[in-house]
Amino acid sequence: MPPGQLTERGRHTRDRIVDTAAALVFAHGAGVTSLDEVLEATGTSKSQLYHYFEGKEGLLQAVIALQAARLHDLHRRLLRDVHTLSDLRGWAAATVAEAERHGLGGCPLGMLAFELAGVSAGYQQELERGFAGWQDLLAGAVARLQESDEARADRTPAELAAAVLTALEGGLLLARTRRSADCLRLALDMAIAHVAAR
Amino acid sequence: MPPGQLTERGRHTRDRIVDTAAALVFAHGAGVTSLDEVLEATGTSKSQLYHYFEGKEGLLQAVIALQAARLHDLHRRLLRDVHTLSDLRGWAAATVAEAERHGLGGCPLGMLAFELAGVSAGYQQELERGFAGWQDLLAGAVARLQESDEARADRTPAELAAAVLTALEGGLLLARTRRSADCLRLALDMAIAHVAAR
DNA sequence: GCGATTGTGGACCACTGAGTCCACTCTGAG
DNA sequence: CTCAGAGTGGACTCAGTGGTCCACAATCGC
Repeated sequence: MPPGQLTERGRHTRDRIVDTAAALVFAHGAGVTSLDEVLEATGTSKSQLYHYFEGKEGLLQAVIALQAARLHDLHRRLLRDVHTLSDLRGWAAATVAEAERHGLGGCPLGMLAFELAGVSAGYQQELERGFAGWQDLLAGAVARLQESDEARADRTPAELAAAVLTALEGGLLLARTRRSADCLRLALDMAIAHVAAR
Repeated sequence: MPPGQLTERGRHTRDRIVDTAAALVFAHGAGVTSLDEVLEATGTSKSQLYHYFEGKEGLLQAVIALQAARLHDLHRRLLRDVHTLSDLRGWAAATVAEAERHGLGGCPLGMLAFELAGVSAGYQQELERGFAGWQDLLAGAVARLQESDEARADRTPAELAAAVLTALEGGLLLARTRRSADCLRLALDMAIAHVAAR
């Protein structure tokens, strides 16, 4: 089932299924997205889905992994050159812009977490990994800020990164509910001020 | 359908249904909680459910309203006597304790928001009202802190309250995913420091 | 007491859900 | 060319879904 011994063609089909499933789940939620919907949207059949995944749970795990990987890639790129507080503000602005580009639909990983964390151990593990990887990226940037004395030194990078992550997730939730990015901006401003050296 | 022209008995039954539905939805999610589950758990029948609510959507709206009301009552009580930053820290500790008491299951309103915001206008409206009421309570406390110069004055109470709310929601999400209240504590510490006068 | 209203039980329906199964096609290594 | 295995199509099962309906029980105002 893992995409190891798959043909080029097979991998392509598998990717298409996960990709479409991710979009549908993001739009409507994991619980109410049916396999039939995914199949219709991809133009594939049941047998293919069960060929590549272990049922709906397997597919949703793959969706979690995909969204986590996407966020990881995006923020690795956005955070790579963050060395100053001003850079960090740039990251925040880019993050807000990204959220707006997605119609303030919320955090793809956060939504899955709210819905699937605690449902099964497999989900839990995949979600934890996703958030941990994201937090590590943030912690890396914070550590660089600490080196140049732009970030406070009385907290570990991990702690500061966790605080930023919570602000981001909460901001995205409120932004989604209110259909306004203001909350998100407020939250990120708070987080950055919290990271800054006093 | 609204609980106006209901008998004592009828109101009791209606309350029991909403109450149980809220618990099930909190535990498993709104999408995957079936009406039959609710009926079995309450020992009622289909006709009763459709007598008191307009289908599943009506029931879920009532669930949102109930959870919002509960949070409102709880935090009205917790915030009533908050006049100093130290009081606010007490509120934060009580909030963390409450989350732990509920097994770090996340925010009852936040989960509903992640799952239902954007699904229908009815949900959206009910959720917005819920968060707005909650934020107002926080804003009230912040305003009192501002009067005694314990909170910064360069932000409106509403803005500061929104920031606290995002930290709380984000913290609860991460706490649920990681099954640890540490993130929540970090987030609330950040939020309170953000509110504090410098 | 009595009749209208409210509350209740549960059978029933059409439909959709996840998951199974088998026959078929494609493809690539030998 | 061939044939094993990967990839595909789609019919099928059957448990559950939201929702409808109607007969019956409890209750309240008069």
